[in-house]
Amino acid sequence: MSEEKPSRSFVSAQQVAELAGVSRSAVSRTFTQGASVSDTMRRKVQQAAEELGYHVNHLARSLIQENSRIVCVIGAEINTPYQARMLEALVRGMQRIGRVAMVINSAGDRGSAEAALRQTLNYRAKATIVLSGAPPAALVRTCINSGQQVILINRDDHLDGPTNVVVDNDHAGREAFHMLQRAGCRKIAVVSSTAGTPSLVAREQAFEAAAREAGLGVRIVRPGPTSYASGFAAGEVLLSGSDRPDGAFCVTDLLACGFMDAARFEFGIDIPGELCVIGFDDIDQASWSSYALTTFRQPVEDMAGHITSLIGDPAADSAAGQRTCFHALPVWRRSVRPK
Amino acid sequence: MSEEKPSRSFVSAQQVAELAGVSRSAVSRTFTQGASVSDTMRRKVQQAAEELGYHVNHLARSLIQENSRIVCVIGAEINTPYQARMLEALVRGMQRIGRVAMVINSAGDRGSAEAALRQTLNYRAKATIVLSGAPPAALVRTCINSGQQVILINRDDHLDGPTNVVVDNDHAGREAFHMLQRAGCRKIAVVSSTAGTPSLVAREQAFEAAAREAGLGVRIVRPGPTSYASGFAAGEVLLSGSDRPDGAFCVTDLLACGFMDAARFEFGIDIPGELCVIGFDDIDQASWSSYALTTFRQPVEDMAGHITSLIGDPAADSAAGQRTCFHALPVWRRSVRPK
DNA sequence: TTGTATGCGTTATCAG
DNA sequence: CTGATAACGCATACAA
Repeated sequence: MSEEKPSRSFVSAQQVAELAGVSRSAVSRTFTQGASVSDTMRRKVQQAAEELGYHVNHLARSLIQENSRIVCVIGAEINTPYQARMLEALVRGMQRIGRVAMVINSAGDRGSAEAALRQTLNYRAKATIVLSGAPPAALVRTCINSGQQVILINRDDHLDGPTNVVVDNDHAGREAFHMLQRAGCRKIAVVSSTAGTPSLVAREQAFEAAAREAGLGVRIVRPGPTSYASGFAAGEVLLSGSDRPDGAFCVTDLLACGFMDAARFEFGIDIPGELCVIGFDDIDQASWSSYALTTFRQPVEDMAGHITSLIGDPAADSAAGQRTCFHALPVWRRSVRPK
Repeated sequence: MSEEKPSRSFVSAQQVAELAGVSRSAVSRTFTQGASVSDTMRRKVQQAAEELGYHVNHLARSLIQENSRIVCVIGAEINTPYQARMLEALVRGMQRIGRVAMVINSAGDRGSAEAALRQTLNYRAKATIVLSGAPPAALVRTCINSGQQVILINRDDHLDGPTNVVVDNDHAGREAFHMLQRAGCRKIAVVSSTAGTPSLVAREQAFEAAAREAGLGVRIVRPGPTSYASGFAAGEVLLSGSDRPDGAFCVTDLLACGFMDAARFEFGIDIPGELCVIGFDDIDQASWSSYALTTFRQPVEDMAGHITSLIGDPAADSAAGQRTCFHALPVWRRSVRPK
């Protein structure tokens, strides 16, 4: 163990150079990818650096290189199972390509998303990934004009400029209806939320359209935000009357879990005997035995991987404004009667 | 909407100054807290800045101010309910005091935690919060010597130097035993994991000690990492024999959920009729009706708030090496028979 | 291969 | 209150 002097401050390349008895540039070159230094020089520098506890200042480095290797991830409710999983995958991906993720919460008010986007500019982020929230179009444009790559996940507002990564909500929504129909459900409900997120709305509407085409009406409830509690509340509303639905599409697994619990524990309803339930996302809890929820899997790893390669690839400017759609595959479990 | 020229690069204070017809310093002062500028000047500058889409470069600012307003949060398995909740609370807290959180994954191997800590130094982070993982003591010291504030959550390895924020695992572990004992359980098991995290071990040992004092033996299983699947596996191991336990303490709610599901769906065991279960953390799922898990609540908001104030307070140097212990209160639900 | 000099975008200091 | 100038820590073009 080398004895580090408790300088109570960060060590600079200058100090390393002095200790090693070389020039500042030599130190710089030692830590710069692809610079030419002799082995003896490198060893001397590295030893001095180790001794002082020197670490390259990425902030100063970014100042020169104009792109900061920082990637901002903007999201509300990071603690939600789906978002947490996506965030985790993104953080890992960024790290894999030598970038680092800066997480910004945009929860709540409208101004919050704006402030988040400003932070992204303040830190000269190389890219901004929007997990949720509604960023003002004008500010998104500023980000792009500043040379940033802006990537929107499941926020298909049809803004041009940012790159969009979405899931095929339309297809899945329609498929969900047919799955319930084939299971013999006749009185069908949709459990949604007041969030009004584009992808949630798309699922709702696709499901409803398919039902209409089949000559069936659909009852839609939106008791609150996208949460377990809202799903539970939806169950209390939908299942208390005499004219109960026998099939439900919940636009999110979280809603589905709440809905199922209300059905079982408030009304003693058997799933899937008396009621079939379909969710969306395939969060961890969907596979837990208590739920065994039939749902649609968002290929989170694939999506994060795609985004990572988009950011890692230097020639990815061609992807600007591009839209990539991933397929959400149905995962059959036990909350829907077998056909 | 002002027409921004698509410069494809970030705007500098210099450009704003030229457009506004003032000096660079004037621009700087306009955006610096507590600098004195005339109203007319400020207005002129702000208008020019708006027009060009200027945003202060925090990287350059940090260069001169020596503390970067960046706080690194290091953790493995951010997508886990407990960690996700803590992360979310921390991110919100940092934002509240004008800091920004940089998330670094330290999953897996030993070198990973080291690399994470290096990142923290590279970005001249003002503070580092370790959510999980075992950072090498030498590197922690380098961080502290560099003027960083290092905060460890629930990693009570008794390292001196870093600030520790922990939960009273000993007390809770003992309490858990007495709760099971009072519920009339005689054959008691502990479900733990192979993670070997100090806080998990502390819970185990405290529980076991209390049992020993009461003259009872305890069966401990550690089927794998701290996850739902491990809890499920623990259930399969413990409940298959003829000599089943009638009470179990799971050192984590995630383990408890898996354990309960195995008990109910693999063996048809009634909880709490035939088997009482206690968890730890009070994650969201613990309150879901399917589980209604009696557990110990980690005061996540309070802990995050404490950490936030520690980082926000400029005179918090006195807290270096300090240890703050939070109390984990029991939350009674329905997985344990009422006394 | 090595050292010297310059500039990146800010803020702080000092004159005016 | 305002403008000029010197840092901050680093990478690089250029000269040796």
